[in-house]
Order: sequence, then C-alpha cells, then structure tokens
Amino acid sequence: MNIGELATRSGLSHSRIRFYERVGLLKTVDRQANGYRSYPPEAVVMLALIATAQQAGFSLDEIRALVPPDLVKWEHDALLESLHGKVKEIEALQARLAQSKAGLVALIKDIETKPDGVDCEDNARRLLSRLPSGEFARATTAAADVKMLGKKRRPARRG
Amino acid sequence: MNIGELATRSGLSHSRIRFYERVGLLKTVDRQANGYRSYPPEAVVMLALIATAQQAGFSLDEIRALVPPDLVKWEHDALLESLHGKVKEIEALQARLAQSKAGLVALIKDIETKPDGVDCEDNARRLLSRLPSGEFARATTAAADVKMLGKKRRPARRG
DNA sequence: CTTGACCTTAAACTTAACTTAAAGGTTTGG
DNA sequence: CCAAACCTTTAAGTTAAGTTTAAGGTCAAG
Repeated sequence: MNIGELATRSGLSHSRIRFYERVGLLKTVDRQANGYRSYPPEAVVMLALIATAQQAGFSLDEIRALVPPDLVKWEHDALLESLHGKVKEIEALQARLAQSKAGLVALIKDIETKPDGVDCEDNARRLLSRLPSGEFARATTAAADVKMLGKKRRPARRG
Repeated sequence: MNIGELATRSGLSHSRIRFYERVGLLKTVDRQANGYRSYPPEAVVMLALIATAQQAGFSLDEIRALVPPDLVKWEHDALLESLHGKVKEIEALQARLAQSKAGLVALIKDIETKPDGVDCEDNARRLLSRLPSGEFARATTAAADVKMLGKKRRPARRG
C-alpha cells in the first residue's frame, strides 16, 4: 500500500504519516524499488491506535512509550494497564465535572428563587462567594493533578 | 492585592496572569501609585473560572468569548445567562469525555476479547477489520466537530 | 511525449499558551 | 545603606504536533 492509500484509509494526511515516521511512532517502513513507501495492512491499525490514543488525551510522547513499535509483539498487559489507567483518569474528571455541574445547577435554582427585597448586586455577590472556596477551587486543582498523572513535567508549555 | 499574592492564591504564575491580561482575558487592572497592579478579590474567582474552563478543554479564544469580562457587574439576568452557559460548557465537556472514554473502552475490549489460541498477528488483523471503518472513523470526525464548536475554522492544522 | 497524479526530501513555517531573559524601578528589614 | 524580595516592561524563546514549501523524481493515460 502506498502512502496515498494509507492516508485515505486512515483518514490522516500524508504529511502526518511521514511525520509520525520521522518522530519514531512508526517504524521505518519498507520501500519499493522507486523509493516509494510500501505499507503493510497493519499500518492502518497502527495509525488507528495512535489516533485513538490521541483522542483519549495521550500525547505522542506517551503513545510512543506505550505502544510498541512492532504490533506483533506488543505487551498486552502493560498496554491494557495504561489504557485502564487512562479510563480511570477520565472517570475521575467526569465525577468532578458532575459535581461542578450539580453545584452550578443548585446555584441557578438559588438565584431564581431569590427573596424579594434583596438587591441584585448584593445577591450576586453573596452567591458568587460560594463558588471559589467551595467545590470549584478543589475541582480545579484536583483536575490539574489528574491531568499530570503519569506525565513527566515539561520544562515549559503545552500546545 | 498584588500580583504575587494573586499568583499564590490562584496557583497560577505571575507571567501567566500578566499574559492573560495582555491577551484580553482579564480586563486591564488598576494600578497603585508605584505602577504595581492592584487586584480586587474577585480576580481569584476570575482566574479560577478561566482555569476551570481550560481544564474543561476550552481554548483561551473560546473562553474569551464565553466568560463575561466583569464579574462584579453581573446583573441578575446576565448572571443567570452566564451560569446557564457554564452548565452548557460542562455538558459539552462531559460529551467530550464520554466520547474519549468510549473510544478507550472499545479499544480495551477489542484487545481483551482476543480469543485464546489466536496469535498476535491474527489479532491485529481482527482489529484492522473492526476499528478503522467502524466507530473509529466516525468517532474521530465527530470529536473533531465537537472541538470546532464555536470556532472559526483555521486554514489547516491543530496545534 | 507530455500532462497530471502520485511520490521523495529537507527545511522552514504555524499556532497556542505560555516562559524566560534582560534590564530596571520599589519596598522592606537589619 | 544595602540586600532581598517584590514589582515593571518588552522581546525573544519554547513545545507539541503538525503543515507548507520548494525542488524535484516516477508513472499511467492519451
């Protein structure tokens, strides 16, 4: 399979596939006599795996560490463990989001049933002061922690 | 409150806070006689709000469009509207996370349900037939669509 | 035998979201 | 008075994850 066909099959761009090869996510591929890359059918699986892992929030660095270069001898146990770990992270975030949402919904209800005679700005202030020290702040830092799970901290920023 | 205290309180770096001001996420702040920035207590709430939205997967551009510039002057209606908006944001993230999780779980199941006696290469072929044309392709584009909500489409690329 | 669709490389460019550096002013404690 | 610990600005650097560009080779069709 040429790179064009792989690109169509996988839905990724030519440049992206070549890029993945360059950075070592794909092992160096066989070449035809003319120099064209010649991919085996498994390449589609590999790309699907990479793309799915990316979807799930893995960086290419993490993926490189996780996914063995050779699909044939991937280590099921380690891979599965990592994937399960990622699911746990997502679940933790989901739980926190559900809490935040519940808090917000409660807050909205509270505002809507505002007692007459209290003026708007005071009421807004009163209600707003509930947010930051409550679940909001904790959710924020906790979520930050979740995001860093298993990642070596980079010297500077994120993309 | 000086920027140092705000940094400690919010957990964000000085440079990051100044950066947010520069790019218009924070309204230009009051200055003391010596030129130092002087923040009101609400600034902590504002930063927490931004950080949370970021946690939720929103870009600074999206956040700029969603979060009202002045927290204190929220009036009743606007406050409610913003809170409802926040709930919508959370729901959007929940959808995103659910999708990520579904993708992961599907992948795990695919790997785990490998029948005994089937060797790895055959398993790879089995995955080949399941993943790419099935939920993988749809999930990928759907997630991309979610990601594009409310964004003007860039010429290409995703950083 | 040329046109267009394909493939090659290397290197430069892009974007987001910051950080770091350089060079300096201010405030506070000993 | 002096150092440490704050604060200021502008400008340039960094990272991830690619894309784009330039300058070609190759191949199938008409």
